[in-house]
Amino acid sequence: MVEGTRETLTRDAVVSAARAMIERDGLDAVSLRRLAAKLGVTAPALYAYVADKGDLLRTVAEEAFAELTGRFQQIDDDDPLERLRAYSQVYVGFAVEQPELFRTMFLFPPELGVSEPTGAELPAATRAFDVPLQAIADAMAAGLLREQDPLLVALTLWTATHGVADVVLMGFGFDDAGRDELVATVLDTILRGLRS
Amino acid sequence: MVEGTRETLTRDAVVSAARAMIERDGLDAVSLRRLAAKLGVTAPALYAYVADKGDLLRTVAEEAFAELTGRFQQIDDDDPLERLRAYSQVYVGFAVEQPELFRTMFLFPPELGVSEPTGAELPAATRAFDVPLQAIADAMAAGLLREQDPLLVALTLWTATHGVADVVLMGFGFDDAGRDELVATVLDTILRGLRS
DNA sequence: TGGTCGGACTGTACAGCGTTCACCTCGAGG
DNA sequence: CCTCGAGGTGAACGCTGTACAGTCCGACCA
Repeated sequence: MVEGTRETLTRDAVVSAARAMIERDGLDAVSLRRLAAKLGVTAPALYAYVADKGDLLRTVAEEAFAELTGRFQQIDDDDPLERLRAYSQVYVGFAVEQPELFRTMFLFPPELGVSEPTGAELPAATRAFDVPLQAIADAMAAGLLREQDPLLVALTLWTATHGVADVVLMGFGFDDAGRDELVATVLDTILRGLRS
Repeated sequence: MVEGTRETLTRDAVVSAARAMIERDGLDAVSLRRLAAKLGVTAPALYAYVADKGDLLRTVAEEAFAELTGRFQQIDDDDPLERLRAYSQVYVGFAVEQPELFRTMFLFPPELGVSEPTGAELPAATRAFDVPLQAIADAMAAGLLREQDPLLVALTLWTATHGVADVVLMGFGFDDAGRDELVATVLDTILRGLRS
């Protein structure tokens, strides 16, 4: 069990090497051959740990969603509206910090089921989505937001925020200040529209 | 000059064959070999009309932007707010009708310069962006919208609408009614937030 | 009419891709 | 000691974008 110069290969090792390569060299630069080479192995060897390339990227995406959820959970402002604002800032910030990882997250449509508390394991994207949903419910309970279907409100906030992230990643002009201003404006506008 | 069974090849013919193939078979199914074959020619022949595949797809994207602009220009509601709403509906409608073409439009970041009326030819995406900008100026002049930097307002509306289109194309659930409801809610919310 | 020039196209090739499959090697268990 | 199986290899298939040399044909000119 003492490893030699090469670690014993595991699915986790493959996935995290893929993630590192995505972050460093970009999603388009990731090929199974290059990945295998970096792991000291040939490409077909990866198929012992991964069904195919899509499976690999999907797994990286799930990890990234989990990480995003983690960042969401660290936010604990008392004001639910400020919490919502923070979620969006974190979302766009994540996209800007890790653009290639962010692209990977939406390379395949993430599963986004309505999270009914069956005991079943929920997809990572759904769990990320649930966090703001709670803040929306809180805000409505506190009378801060107009009463509406919370799911629809969450979708509204998410689609708008996602659009900002997507557009910002398209990369024209936008320095940091311009980006922050855009995020702030979109959020202000929407929250203003949602307030009671 | 009498054509035989095969039309004389032109750049336009190549571009519109590419567009047709994108719409029919999806963006990922488009390869220069397949495209050439459909044109009765071999792949390297295309390089006489197109610098590379990126050039080809960019050209298709520009055409699509021009078409979107055309749809925008057909909208002539007197109420500038209703006009803004219609733009967003058209935008999302375009994405839903032609998902693969829509993907192509943003495959490479479209050039989006601030349109200063130099005599220079503006990129198609910029011209599409200019149409709603005018409606925003009109709405502000009419006192319907709070006074703000119109460019920032246009960006706000665009990013949000684009986000809806992007999310809708991810394809979970969303029947036509659900999609229309989401578009309407996002638009209502934002316009409510922008009103004076 | 004969000849030449040039544009359009072909065939071939290279490097790389995801993926499959037959084979081999090596360490562990009986 | 021998066998078995997991894990890895090498070669291969069919595809991709792209480069390059050669070829064919129609137009123009002497």
